Amino acid sequence: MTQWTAKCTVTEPVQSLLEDIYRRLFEQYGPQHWWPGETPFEVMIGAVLTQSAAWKNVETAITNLKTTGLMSPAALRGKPSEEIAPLIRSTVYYNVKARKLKALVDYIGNACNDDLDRLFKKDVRQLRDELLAVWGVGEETADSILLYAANKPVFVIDAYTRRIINRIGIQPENDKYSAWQFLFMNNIPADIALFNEYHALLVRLGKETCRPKPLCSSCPLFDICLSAVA
DNA sequence: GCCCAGGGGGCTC
DNA sequence: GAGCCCCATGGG
Repeated sequence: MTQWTAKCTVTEPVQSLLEDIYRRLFEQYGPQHWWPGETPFEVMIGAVLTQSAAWKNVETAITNLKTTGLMSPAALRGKPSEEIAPLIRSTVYYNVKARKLKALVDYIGNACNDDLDRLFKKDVRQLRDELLAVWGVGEETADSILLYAANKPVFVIDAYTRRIINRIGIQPENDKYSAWQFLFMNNIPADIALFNEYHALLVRLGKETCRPKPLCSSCPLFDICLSAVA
């Protein structure tokens, strides 16, 4: 069950660090204009397809779905996954992802009769739990849908976020997704635009320079990482 | 040519 | 519930 109850930890240093990181990343990279989907439904499809895949390859798959007239819940429900898989081949694990897309559009049909506006009016915790119950939708994918398709103030955690935050010396209570998410949601203002941009900037940094090792001197967070190591 | 990337499901213990 | 493997490909 999704809960975001505050635990009231005293976290002023974490708050200012998270604020500093955001400021530096925004100054370095500027607005990222996420999520690059034309409609909420397209964002949902992209959220599944981008699992372990570069966005460039997701775009190819989305274009294929559009040109074959499959960018709608009803159209995808009408096709067997064997026919969807070749169209999304560029996104890795395409057979599995074709089944995931089918599960997602089945859910959309059952939950709101394909009316996403209606779906997104649901209580955010309820909606999150429903999304998590869909086969192929885990926490990161559910939260990406909530933030970037449904415009809910939910912070998205991914591998880049964990690596970057670990490296600057901030530790969540434990290594579970919920603890990571709580770290952000308890220490930065619950602002949809901020959550959107912050996650996008962390991904940008992660893809661009932040490798498992060593520290990168051109990174806008280099001196914070150095302090953390010291 | 090799190894890593990295969400999510599923299985084992 | 922790630890491992699988999905399958692109990129360094």
